[in-house]
Amino acid sequence: MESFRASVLRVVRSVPQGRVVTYGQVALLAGRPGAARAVGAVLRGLRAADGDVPWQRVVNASGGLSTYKVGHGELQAALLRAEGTPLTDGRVPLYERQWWPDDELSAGGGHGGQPT
DNA sequence: AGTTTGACTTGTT
DNA sequence: TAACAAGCCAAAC
Repeated sequence: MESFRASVLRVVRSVPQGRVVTYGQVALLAGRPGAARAVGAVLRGLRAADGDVPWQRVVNASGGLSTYKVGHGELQAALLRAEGTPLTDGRVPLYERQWWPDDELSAGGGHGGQPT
């Protein structure tokens, strides 16, 4: 069984550019529902050895950037904007930017289709 | 090996 | 609508 850390990194790496996911969502996809906080711990401990992990695509349930707490908020915001994910009032509109497996391409679809 | 901390979430006041 | 508190899981000390 792969470590939770590895699972989280894998999930985050699967998020396509221009889309975002929430911590709780990553935890869920990693097989540990409710471990949203732990996901943050993993991303916080990211190292160069972990390779290219698009951690900037991970936002909180409100679409806001929790990275401001560690002083990386501005960096994440810049990275997102550079990837085509504009921030509205300091946060990302999840209803049209949140990504889910199988939803690989509907970026501007605008109908929202989260699995219940 | 146990305790503490925290890039979260959700519900109540 | 905004602020406060409790719950939960993993990693770091």
